[in-house]
Amino acid sequence: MALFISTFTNRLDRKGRVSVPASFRAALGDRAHLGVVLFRAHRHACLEGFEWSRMEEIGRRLEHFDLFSDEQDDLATAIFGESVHLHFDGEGRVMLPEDLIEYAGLGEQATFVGLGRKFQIWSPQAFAERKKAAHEQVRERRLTIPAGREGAE
Amino acid sequence: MALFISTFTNRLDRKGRVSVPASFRAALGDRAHLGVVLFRAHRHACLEGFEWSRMEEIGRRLEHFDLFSDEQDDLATAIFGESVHLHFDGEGRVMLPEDLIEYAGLGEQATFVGLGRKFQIWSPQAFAERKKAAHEQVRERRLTIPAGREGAE
DNA sequence: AACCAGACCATGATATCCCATAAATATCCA
DNA sequence: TGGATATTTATGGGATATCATGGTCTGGTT
Repeated sequence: MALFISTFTNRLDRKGRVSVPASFRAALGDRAHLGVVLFRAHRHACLEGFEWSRMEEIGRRLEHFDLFSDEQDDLATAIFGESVHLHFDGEGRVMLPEDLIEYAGLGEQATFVGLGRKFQIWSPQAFAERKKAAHEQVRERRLTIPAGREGAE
Repeated sequence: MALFISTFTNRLDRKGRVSVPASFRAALGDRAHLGVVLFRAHRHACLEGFEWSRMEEIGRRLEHFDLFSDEQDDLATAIFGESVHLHFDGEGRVMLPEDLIEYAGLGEQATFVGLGRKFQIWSPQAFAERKKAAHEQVRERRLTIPAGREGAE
């Protein structure tokens, strides 16, 4: 299973290129040549990315909404309509489209945050805030990892 | 199941490398090549770690949340975003990232404490304190280990 | 010509590999 | 039993590969 973990902040050069962390590329394994998919996160000013093959699964999950429902339409439009498929150059970089750079408010740097099966791209400052907020949520709402059958920990 | 027990203190060299106790590596068995996962402990100024396969398990459990749900996002940010995946070199060492060394206040030495399925890494001095406190808690509050539900696992 | 994306090459920093050593432990065998 | 020999561990250091980053060149489009 491809798991993106840790956070890395890399430089966004003036051509819009940024190195995807080597460990993220490694997580893709032999599917790295298929590239990744990026789109605007709905809830945050950041970008989200998946490995290409995960798009199919998203499609399947969307089926669980009523066909023609507003929700499905909205989500499909937001995800499929606005995603971009990016390939790595020889050095493991991708070129971020101008509008996505703007949406995430990226400047000279981009921080990649591994979230398991997906990852996010933030401006370092915005992510610092987000990190704090996430911790507070976890603490206040006492969020935990759902137990498996064997009652974890 | 990998069981980490006993405590060992090893040297942290100037490259940031430290030998993981041989018995810990042995506990990993044939999964040693997958490496371990480290992250900041929430409650103490130390690091915590477990074998890589537990991370995969967490990943699987997180899948049970709705995609793009706030809960999944918050948890993933707090857990995956802040962990690092470390591999052993030929001599059984790992390289601790600078920020983790700082968080745990490690100097020339690092003490590994086996806690069963997970282990911790402390500065020797900080652990001495912690040990005393833990003993007192156990004595004063007469803490015991709950009977297992058995069968599981 | 001006522009842009993509391929390619160059570089410094750093992580990783590989070998050497020393101490501790285990193993063997007379 | 004891004493010699091998293994395992922890540790250090130098060589090598990888990574992130910047730049250049080329071909296609406008």
